[in-house]
Amino acid sequence: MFQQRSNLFTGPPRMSTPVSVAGRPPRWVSRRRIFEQNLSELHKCRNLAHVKKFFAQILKSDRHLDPQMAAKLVSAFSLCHQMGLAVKVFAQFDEPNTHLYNMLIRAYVKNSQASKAFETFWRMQINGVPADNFTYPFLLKGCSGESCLHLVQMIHTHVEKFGFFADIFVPNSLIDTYYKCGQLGISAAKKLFSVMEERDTVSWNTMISGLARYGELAEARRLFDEMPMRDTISWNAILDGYVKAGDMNAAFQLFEKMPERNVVSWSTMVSGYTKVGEIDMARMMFEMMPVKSVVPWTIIISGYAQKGLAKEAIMLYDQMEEAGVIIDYGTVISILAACAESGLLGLGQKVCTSIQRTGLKCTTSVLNALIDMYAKCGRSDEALRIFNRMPEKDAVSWNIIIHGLAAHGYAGKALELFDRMKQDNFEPDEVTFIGVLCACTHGGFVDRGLDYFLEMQKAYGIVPKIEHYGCLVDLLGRGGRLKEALDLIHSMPMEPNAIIWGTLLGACRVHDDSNTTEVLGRLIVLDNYDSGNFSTLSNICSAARDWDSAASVRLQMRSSGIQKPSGVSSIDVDDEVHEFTAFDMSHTESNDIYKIVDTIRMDLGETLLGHGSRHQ
DNA sequence: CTAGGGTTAG
Repeated sequence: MFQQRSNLFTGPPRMSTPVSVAGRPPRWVSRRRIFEQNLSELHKCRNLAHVKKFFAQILKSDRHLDPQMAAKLVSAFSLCHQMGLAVKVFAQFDEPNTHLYNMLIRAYVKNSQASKAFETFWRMQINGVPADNFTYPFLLKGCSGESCLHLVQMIHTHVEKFGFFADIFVPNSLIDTYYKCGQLGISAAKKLFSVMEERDTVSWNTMISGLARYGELAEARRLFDEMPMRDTISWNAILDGYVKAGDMNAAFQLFEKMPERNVVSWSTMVSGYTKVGEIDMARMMFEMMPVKSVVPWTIIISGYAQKGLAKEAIMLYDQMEEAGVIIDYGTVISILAACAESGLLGLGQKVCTSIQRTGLKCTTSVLNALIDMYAKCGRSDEALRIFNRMPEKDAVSWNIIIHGLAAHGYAGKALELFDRMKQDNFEPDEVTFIGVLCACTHGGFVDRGLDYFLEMQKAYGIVPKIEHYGCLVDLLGRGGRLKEALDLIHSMPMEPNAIIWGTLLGACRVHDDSNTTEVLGRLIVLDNYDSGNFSTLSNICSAARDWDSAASVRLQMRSSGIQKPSGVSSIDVDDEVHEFTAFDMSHTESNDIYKIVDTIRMDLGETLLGHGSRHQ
């Protein structure tokens, strides 16, 4: 089963002979000394050129057969994402020792190949090489998600059997990993913590942040109050809990009480205020920060961008660059996502330029974020250009481009790409089909959409989620097949939510189907308190001149305390965002704007009624 | 081994 060991670098192993330095000029000797000094740091070296240079030297002196040296090489190669080379170094050994196995396991995990890490672990077991207290934390780093729970439990059993709980790192990383395994991991984490004989600050902090992440704030707070020694991490963990729960008042109170605050504490507050929409408070916190890193800059810029406040976002972005802050993956992905959401093409292009200027590595994720930004900002051409040229697409790339094209009316092109995706052997997933159904909706291909919905289940075994039913309701609804849409809602295996009803309501409004509206009117008041739906419903009633019903819906809204914020449309012209509400006359150029809107309406009317091109 | 920002979805 195991690969034949081969000596790929130097031919058959030779006896190691120390390189003599005698008789060399002093300069060489000193270089040699520097080489040896740097060699001791080799396992931390992230520069591939340097690592290769060292590697050449090591090969020359046959020291790659020294397990200690080989372990360093494996580690260095993994940092440079050269798993092929790391494996080759490892494969030089007939009987790798525990340390070498550990380094390979860690290498796989760091390069997101957790399954290979576990394969290595099994191989270690079969070959009778004992694991040690380092092996388990490395393996655990590769576990996350519900599917990993059984693996973590298996590791837990191993650890118990071989008595590695003595090293506090082991139970600590077990607790941490249990929390990464979803709801089911929580009780396991609690149980382990309760039986631990010794706990250090990390153990307590891991528990607190885990509980806070899952919203068990009271429990987290109890541990926080109970723990013997609190450090800044403990305070930050509980602070993060309040922020995640959206309770900025509690967060602020705690923040004020903190004995010391670091960049993370301040950033957590900035991010919290951003998330609850209090961008001015976020800005104040940001300005008050004594030290800023790239993270808070990213948070505040993304915050403005998300709100569509292009001018402020761009000003801050320029300030950040002037301050010499170096952008990283997080910055790029976070800001581009915000630009995509709000349609801020200007800022998105700035980020694109910065990527090129700083030479930030264009990973698939970075390119995906760029493509999504261009597509959502209406630049399908640029999105497609990058997509076509990207060296390694993943399923997400395909999903983004398909949905991007679909949402902007290029239904045919989107479906064409869906076919190409399958030809290129990418397995469509549940997100892909959202884009595909969206394409059918926008292209008016109702029956074809229904076929895809079946294909999704039959050919790919995807169980439709409520989002898919939402697409389907939209597809049928916009296609005027309201009865089928309503039947679909009734036959869904899950409870319809406000989004589903809203979609159908929207269709009723367009197609003026008062029968369905009646059914909906009854259903919607039962259990879906969505302000948008109430207001659509009342609009439908008004449009049907059923003033009594319209009034009763409005009344019901008021009595249930629902307020509908007015809908706005916005347009970004030279990074100035212009907002419009219905019957809005506040814009300085309102008259001209409405004239153009009327022209467009007439053009649309002609097209919809099939009068053909007016150039005929 | 623990703390802040991280791409796709009506």
